[in-house]
Amino acid sequence: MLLEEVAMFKELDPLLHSQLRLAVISLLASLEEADFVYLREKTSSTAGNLSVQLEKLSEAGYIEVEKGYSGKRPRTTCRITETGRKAFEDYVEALKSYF
Amino acid sequence: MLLEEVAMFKELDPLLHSQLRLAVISLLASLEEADFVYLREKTSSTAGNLSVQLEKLSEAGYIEVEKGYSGKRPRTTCRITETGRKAFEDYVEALKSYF
DNA sequence: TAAATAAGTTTATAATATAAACCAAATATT
DNA sequence: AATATTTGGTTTATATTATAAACTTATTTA
Repeated sequence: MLLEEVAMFKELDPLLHSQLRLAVISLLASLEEADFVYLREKTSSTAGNLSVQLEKLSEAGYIEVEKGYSGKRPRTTCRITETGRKAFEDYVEALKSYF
Repeated sequence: MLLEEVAMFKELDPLLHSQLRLAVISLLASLEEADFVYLREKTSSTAGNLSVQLEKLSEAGYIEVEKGYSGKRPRTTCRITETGRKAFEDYVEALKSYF
């Protein structure tokens, strides 16, 4: 029984290996809560793109999305979950194997 | 004339924001020279995928690819260019804006 | 009341990543 | 010697992604 070589580079979670999703998670990791408009502004993304990516993060259980109102206007609020936080930490750790 | 807000997150060079291409550049950044088979093994990639990604890095001028022989067998040798090294450094720097 | 704005969602498209299939030459097997 | 296998790749096909354009619905503003 030989020693298998340990993989040199760690897998990069494809859900986080996306510029916009990574930016979103990065923001939520330090803010704990942010709404759609704030995220759109800080990430300089289009609403369409952001909407799609939030949906993916939400499906993966990395964030929670709450659709409510601020006065009469719709307001979508996002929070990172523990799963999401862990995934973010793992992603950062995995990246280190590339440097 | 107002102060424009500085973009919070830096752009991630799409050429390097790819697991396999990043692994290749990472290897070449520290090795200065590596052949196809070595890269395939260290990155645990398929030959087809590697071939495509080497071609992209080469087209971008990030690496130089030399096709020769080792005895009678084909041997493809790769080296990082200064452009490639700079791009890698910039990529790492840009990533920091996400952490 | 019409036009513009806000806050998103849905849909279309182009680019990507990836593996499967293929190829030519060298080596090993019978 | 003929055939099969391995080596070192390339080309092609496919499924997934990332992204913006187009659309929707409600709310202000003129």
